[in-house]
Amino acid sequence: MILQVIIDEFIQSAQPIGSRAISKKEGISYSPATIRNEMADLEELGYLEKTHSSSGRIPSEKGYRFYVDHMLLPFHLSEKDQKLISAVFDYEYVDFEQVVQKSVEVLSDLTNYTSIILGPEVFEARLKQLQIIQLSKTSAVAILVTNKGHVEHRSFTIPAEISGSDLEKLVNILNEKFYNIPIIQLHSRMQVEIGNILNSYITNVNLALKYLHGALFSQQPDNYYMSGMTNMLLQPEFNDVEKVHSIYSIIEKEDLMINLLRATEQGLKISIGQENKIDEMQDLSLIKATYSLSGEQLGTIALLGPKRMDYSRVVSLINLLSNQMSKTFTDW
Amino acid sequence: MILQVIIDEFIQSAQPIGSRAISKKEGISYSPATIRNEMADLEELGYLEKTHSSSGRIPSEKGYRFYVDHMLLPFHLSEKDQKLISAVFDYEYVDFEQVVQKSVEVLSDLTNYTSIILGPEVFEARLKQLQIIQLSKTSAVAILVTNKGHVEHRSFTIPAEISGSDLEKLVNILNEKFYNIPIIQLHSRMQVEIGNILNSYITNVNLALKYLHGALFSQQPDNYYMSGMTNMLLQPEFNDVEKVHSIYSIIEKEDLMINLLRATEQGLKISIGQENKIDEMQDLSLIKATYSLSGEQLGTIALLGPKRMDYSRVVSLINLLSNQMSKTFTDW
DNA sequence: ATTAGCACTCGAAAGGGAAGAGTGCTAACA
DNA sequence: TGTTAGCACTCTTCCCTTTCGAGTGCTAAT
Repeated sequence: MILQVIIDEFIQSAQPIGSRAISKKEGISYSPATIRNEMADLEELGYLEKTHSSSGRIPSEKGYRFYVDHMLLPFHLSEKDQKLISAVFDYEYVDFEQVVQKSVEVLSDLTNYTSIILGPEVFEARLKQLQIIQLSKTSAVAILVTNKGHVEHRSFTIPAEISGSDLEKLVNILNEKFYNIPIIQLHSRMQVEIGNILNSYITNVNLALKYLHGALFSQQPDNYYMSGMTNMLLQPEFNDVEKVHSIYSIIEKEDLMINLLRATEQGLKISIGQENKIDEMQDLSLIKATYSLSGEQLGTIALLGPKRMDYSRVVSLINLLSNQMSKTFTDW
Repeated sequence: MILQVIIDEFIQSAQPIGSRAISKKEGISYSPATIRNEMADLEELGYLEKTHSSSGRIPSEKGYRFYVDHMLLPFHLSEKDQKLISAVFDYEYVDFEQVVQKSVEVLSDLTNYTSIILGPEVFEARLKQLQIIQLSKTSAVAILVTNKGHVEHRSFTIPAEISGSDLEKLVNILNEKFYNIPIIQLHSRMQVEIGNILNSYITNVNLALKYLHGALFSQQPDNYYMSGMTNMLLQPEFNDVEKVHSIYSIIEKEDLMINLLRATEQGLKISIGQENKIDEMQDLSLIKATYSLSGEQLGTIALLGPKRMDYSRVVSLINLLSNQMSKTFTDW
């Protein structure tokens, strides 16, 4: 009970909590002295910490861990919160990316933390159509459309050795052969399966394939969105520019963040402070939840904030949001 | 001479400059007392300021203005800087967006300021091809390709009243009629010119047009890139979280920034502090330069930093970069 | 098991020099 | 008339001390 009060209070105030304050809390009918004894025990067990020898207590990481594992009460979201979330899905057009972007924005707005989302993994989608549109004698744009409506595109120069009509033929054959195969297999199968077939139609097959491949796959697909980075500045624990800088330098490393979010089993996961394994994230908590299409995992939505997060509210929000995303995508 | 020394020194150190320090400078052969007299005059004329009654001097905005207007020496860029810039254009593929993105990154890396770029204005480009690819009975993706290789795409739901074949017909007619017209005219001409023609082919013309239009134009084209926001944190003038927050809240307002950059005549423009008209930018300077294709203005590249910017180096960098961009685009 | 009482600790805030960088002004000098 | 030495004065920064109060741990009593 005391641990719960301390964590709840600390989440609100960001200040160490003293025995007297706890004894005044509703539902607590012990004197400060009793509470001090219990607090000393909780500290010995590792659930609490002091900022200095005569300060009140703050939760340790172990304390937070216990809190999120055993003391998380279901939080009743306000009407307003619920409305703002459902507004995300109130859309005229079927557009995955739009929903993904709106989701990440609403999550950071509602929590005042930084929110990150990993969009549908393009390579898991299947090939719907491949196209090359020639812009001039030497340049063209390649467009790849997946069955999930994702579009990747890329301009490139046409090398002199390859004629426009050859590229066109190549594209036609690829479309015919590879319709509906997973994009992720496109690369390897392009090389193995159709090299021979093409030889008869096209001069310089390998070069053409190489170019097409470069045009289609050389770029990171942009399915990574972030929102509310500046929200961090409002948190009292980051009132020091040094800290802000070290945190921002981590958040800006897109690859690192993608890895952090990608490696996730289905469901919701909370990582507190050092559990994140990254030095610069020692003072941060990361909450991530997956969303899916017909049960098949599509991506991850995550929230990054101080360890002193409003866990129960945040968990409710992120759960509602990820469920709604899954539902909407599946409906579509 | 004294004004120049003060500004040069202040750009380096961010500290008020005293008379003694100036007298020790090479090329100055006057005693501190003489320099104090001159500094008092410069202050009366409005070119210098004091932070408190017995402090050294710092440049005023009028001082900076005079400096950039009359005292900017051509800066010799280091080999390394030049190499890093030319590396941006050393590309296998013709890809405007790629170059634009690389440019904004290199500029913020080289300067440690925040860099923003406005990509080619999509609406000024011409229609190359319009396409609708149906994903399922009720959803499709519309793709618009311009003569400059820009691709806009958007998923949408097909309303029950419109058949897939009608949409296809519509697209065919649009492609035929409007090939090579400026995108910016597409909207109005779609309504006016072909409503009648289509009536005979398609039921429900207006609804179909409305949907197509929504699919193509409802989204802001993303030709806005920013890089190096966190660089601001390294500047000593922003060691206060309050300031950082107010500045970030401005930079994050994309529309506002686009407006700031869009309204630019050809060439390079420097706006110092209050000249920016925006409260939150009082302590910032904005340097913007246009780049073009065959003399036709394409976009703007800009740099945002403290008023105490290394103007001569930065101006050289941004000039070199924007010229290279223009040259590369024109070559392509 | 709980509590009152009390000595003790520590941080935050306020106050007070001392040091030092810099100024403006005056008077002297070339 | 332009330049400079000298000097009193101003203001910031740094450091030390004091005071205040919130909070603790421990002991003894209930």
